[in-house]
Order: sequence, then C-alpha cells, then structure tokens
Amino acid sequence: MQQLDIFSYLGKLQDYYAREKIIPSTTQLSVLWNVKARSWTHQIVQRLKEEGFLENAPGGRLRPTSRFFERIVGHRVRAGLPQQAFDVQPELLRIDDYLIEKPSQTILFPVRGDSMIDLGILEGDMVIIERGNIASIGQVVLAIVDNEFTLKVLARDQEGYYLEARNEKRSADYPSIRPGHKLEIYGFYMGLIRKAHLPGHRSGSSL
Amino acid sequence: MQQLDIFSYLGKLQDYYAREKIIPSTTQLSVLWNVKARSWTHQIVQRLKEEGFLENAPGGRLRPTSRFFERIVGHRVRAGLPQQAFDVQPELLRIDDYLIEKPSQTILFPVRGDSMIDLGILEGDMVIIERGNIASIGQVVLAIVDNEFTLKVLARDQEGYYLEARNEKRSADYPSIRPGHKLEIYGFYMGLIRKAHLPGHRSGSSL
DNA sequence: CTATAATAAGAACAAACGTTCTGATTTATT
DNA sequence: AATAAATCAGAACGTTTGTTCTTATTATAG
Repeated sequence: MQQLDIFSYLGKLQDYYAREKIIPSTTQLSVLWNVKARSWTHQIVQRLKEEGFLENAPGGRLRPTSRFFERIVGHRVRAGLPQQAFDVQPELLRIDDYLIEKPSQTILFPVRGDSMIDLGILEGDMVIIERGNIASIGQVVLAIVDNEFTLKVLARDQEGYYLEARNEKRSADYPSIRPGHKLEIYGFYMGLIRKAHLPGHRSGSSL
Repeated sequence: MQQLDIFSYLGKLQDYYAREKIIPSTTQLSVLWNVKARSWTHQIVQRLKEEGFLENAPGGRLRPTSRFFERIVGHRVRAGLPQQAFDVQPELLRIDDYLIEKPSQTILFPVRGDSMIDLGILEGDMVIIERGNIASIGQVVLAIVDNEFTLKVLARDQEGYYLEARNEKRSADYPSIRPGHKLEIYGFYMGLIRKAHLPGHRSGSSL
C-alpha cells in the first residue's frame, strides 16, 4: 500500500495561493499538481478538506482555512519554546481580517492627545471605528462635540448621557463632557493599530 | 442621467468578503446585490475592475486587489466627513502595509501580563515583532529569557545589558532582568494591534 | 507470487459559470 | 414632451465546473 503525500500537494497549493491569492478550480489544480485526472485531483482535495486545510465556501468553491496558513515560529527558530508566536508571512491580509468585521462601515482615526491613556490609547495610534449610534454605557465611542471628533467613554447618570476621559493623572485637564442638547455618536471603538516610533538610527551593538 | 453608485455595491462585497474570504460568482453576486439580471451584475463587476477594486485571477475568477482593502482615514474636524464622495478623495491606507515592512521577518506575538503597561501595551494585545538582533538602548525588544519570550526595554549600565519593565505602579513586581551570561534578542517591537473586547459578546477569532 | 489497498486515469453529466445580445424601464436634462 | 444616457431584466450561448462511475496501474505486506 502507499501513503498519499498530502503535504507535497498542500505545499504547492500554498505557494500558489501566496502568489495568486486564490484557490483555483479542480481543473487548474490538476495542472498545478501534474495530475492527469480531475477525479483524482478531486480526491486529493477531499483529503485536504478532511485534514482541515481547505473548506467549501458558500457556492461550493474552495477556500483556505486558518490551518492552511498555520506556521508555528518555534519550529523554524528554536525547538521547544513554550509560547507560540504567529507567523504573518504567508497571508498579509490576516491582520486586516482579524481587526475588521464590517469594512464598509469602518474607518481609521488618528488619536490626538492623551485623554484615553489609561486604556492604553496613545497619541499617534490609529483607532478602528465602526459606524453606528446604538452604544452601551461604558463603551468607548467616537462622538462629535463642537463639530470635532472626540474619543471618550460613554457614561450616564441621572442627568443623562455624558462623556468621560480616561486619564487618572490629568483628570483635572479632562473634565466630563455634557452635550448641549444632543449627544452625537459617530461610531464605536473596535480596536487600534500602533506603529512604534523607532529610535532614529539602529546603531546598537550586536549581542 | 444617473451615476452608478459603485461604492454601495463595493461595500456589500467588502463585507461579504470579510465574512466569507472569497469573491463569489456572478450568480451569487446578483443575490448579494439584489440584482435580477446576471448581465447587469457583470456590468457592475466590470466597473469595479475598471476602478481597480477587483481583477481576474488566472482562470478568470475574480479576486480583490490591494485597493479592495484600503480603509478610510478620518480627520479631526467634521468638515470632510468620509462619505465616499468622488470629488473629495478621502485618505486611504492598508493596515497591513502600514504596519509591516518586511513580511518575511515579521511575526505577531500575544502579550501576557502588564509589565509594559506604561507604554500602552496591554494584556491581549498582539505585538508586531520584526526579527533581528541589533538593538539600540531604549528600544523595546522581544527577548528570550529562561526559554520564554518576554517583551522588555533594552537597557545598559556599566555592568552590561539588561531588560527593564515599564510599569511604574508595580515596579516592585517587575525587577530588571540581568541575563546570566548572554542576552538573546529575538526581535524588535514594531507596533501592535488590539481588538477591543466589547461589552457582552464577540470574543476574538483566531488569527 | 498473490492479495489488497492506494494511486491514477478517463469518460460522462448535470449544474453553474462568464459572457453577449436584445429589449424594457427609469432618470435627468433639454 | 422629447431625448439620450443610465439602469435593469431576460434569454441564450458555449465553456468550465464539481462530482461520480468505471477501469487501469502501482506498491507493499503476507
């Protein structure tokens, strides 16, 4: 008997996907894999599905699963490291996938000031905002106050809704904001991305 | 006459793609877009191709271009609310491009603990690490200490290099780490991504 | 060698596909 | 009201699709 070497097929497909960002049809897979019969290609695909590398998207076409992209760093680098890291290399867009659920209603917003520093939101960060105006108390929202956007925590007391900063040290500088008549909420804080500002030159000595 | 509102179609497709990770067939696009005639769907697709949001993969199927993933960046003042108008081009950026310069040398790393909280790095964040071992003093590095990854600030005094935490409040809990004989640096902190934990539901999907 | 299961190929088919054509309806402008 | 372009719909085409069936070839264990 033999053992079908799933992984040689998988490898070729992974390389193809890295290039073309798409899983091809059975016919094209046959070419890619040097398999003469589509039926056999189909068989291999079935195996890859059983192993959890592929799955059927609505409509029947194939798409990669998360296993398809799996690659543990520890293996490549150092055997036996307890914590795993995630390799981003094969599929760049996974960060985008991870962060954004409704692209059409999402905008990025640069943060100014340190009024939300206690939540780890720093000046220069890009906040991910999803449009919507049904907010819960305690949620971080992007509100419009005096025709300017401001990122604050939505709060409420007997007098009604208001906006709170989150900067304990400078709480005096960031008093709660009570809207004149109506509180206009533009969207919700869904997360953030930050680009570290590196020290200008990398002159350090090698270790 | 009229103006075909490309962006309403594009938005629906972007949301669909975020869910299903695939561009569907013309037939399914018709359903998604509520268009009765596949011919008209085909027309809209042509327009999206002309605008550079879609392209044909080998084999003829559609795939998203990099423009497809561009996100709108908002501004401080309300004046130019991002309404996706044609006349005023909003600023766009791709999250992955923005964050990652060298995909092949970049990994993501989940943060545990609050030892770096003063730098706005919280538990649950994903730190972006670029491999390399030439570090500058003051830089945040991912080091390997006792066979575990740890994120700390690289420092140096007359005795040599060591690692510092950044948590003023609990500085007693995070003493500086002096490597036994050799300090092994895995990579540098290049930024981070954070998914806000919303009140109620939605725990993160796997990356 | 023989038996057996994995591997490979081909033929065939209904369904779905991308595309083109032709015609109807809507819409804004004159 | 008349016009012209944009929008929408339906039908029809040849091709590719995913899938199943049947049959040949290989490799290994007994």
